[in-house]
Amino acid sequence: MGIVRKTKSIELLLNEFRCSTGAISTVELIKRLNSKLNKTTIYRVLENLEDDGILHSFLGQEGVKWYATCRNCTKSKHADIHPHFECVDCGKIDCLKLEVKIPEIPNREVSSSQILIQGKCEKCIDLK
Amino acid sequence: MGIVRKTKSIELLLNEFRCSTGAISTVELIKRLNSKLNKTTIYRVLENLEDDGILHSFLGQEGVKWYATCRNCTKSKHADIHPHFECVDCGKIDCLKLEVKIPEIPNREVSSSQILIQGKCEKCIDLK
DNA sequence: TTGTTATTGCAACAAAGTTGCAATAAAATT
DNA sequence: AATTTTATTGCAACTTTGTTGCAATAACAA
Repeated sequence: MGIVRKTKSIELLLNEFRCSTGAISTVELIKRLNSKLNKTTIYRVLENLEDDGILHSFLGQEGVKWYATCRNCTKSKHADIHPHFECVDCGKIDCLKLEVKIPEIPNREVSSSQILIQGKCEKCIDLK
Repeated sequence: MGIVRKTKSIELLLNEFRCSTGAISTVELIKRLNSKLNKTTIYRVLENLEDDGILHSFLGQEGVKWYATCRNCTKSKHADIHPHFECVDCGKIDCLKLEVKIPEIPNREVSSSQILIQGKCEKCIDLK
């Protein structure tokens, strides 16, 4: 549906993404904003922000939803397709500025793709 | 933990994969075997079959777990890494015999990856 | 045939996410 | 500035997927 009115909830949520570089899970957002926003509101505002091309979402390895800011998307078109990197040690997920070429597939019409790469992030490599 | 004893539950589950080419979701298996097996048993047997390298699992777009037969895996090593294709029209998911090259990523140590490609399957392309 | 223990079914639970509805608050209208 | 309209919020109750503890059952070894 997208955003129509400027509200406190939207401000609070967008602020979480301003301070943060990587993606943030819904579970984490609910935990952080627990005292200020109801979880239903959080789910609904995130959906609106995604509809407007401000955030994009994807699933982490455990099946929970993560959100991150878009860079070149609009209300009509999500242009920002990229892989995500999940650290198996600390659990952090980042967007990768990287293009992964999906080859043509016989007898199939590809429209999109989700790529989740797992491994160790820089911080966790150093920690040994 | 893997499988130790040959039981009716294992036979029933493996049989579902024998008849089917693509992947099958846990939700679908629970529906199909509803009268014969308890859902707890289904979850546990699937886990054991995966531990033994007979099945592999991954998440579909909606976050539910899917299983498909492995081709070259053993108890000690899951060798069978490949993308999956999910039809946005009929919801079917198949394994793709296709290698997608994940490039080197600076400052990160890649250990695995999950690729889910979306689009229309052959049957659904023809249906228009 | 008996004993051991892996496997199963059941009930109760847990976590993520959704729905309906009344109360609240943006913002447009007067 | 006061009023009206309706988008947004919070709450409670619910749904769905998956998990846990435990007693009953069934492989299978002795």
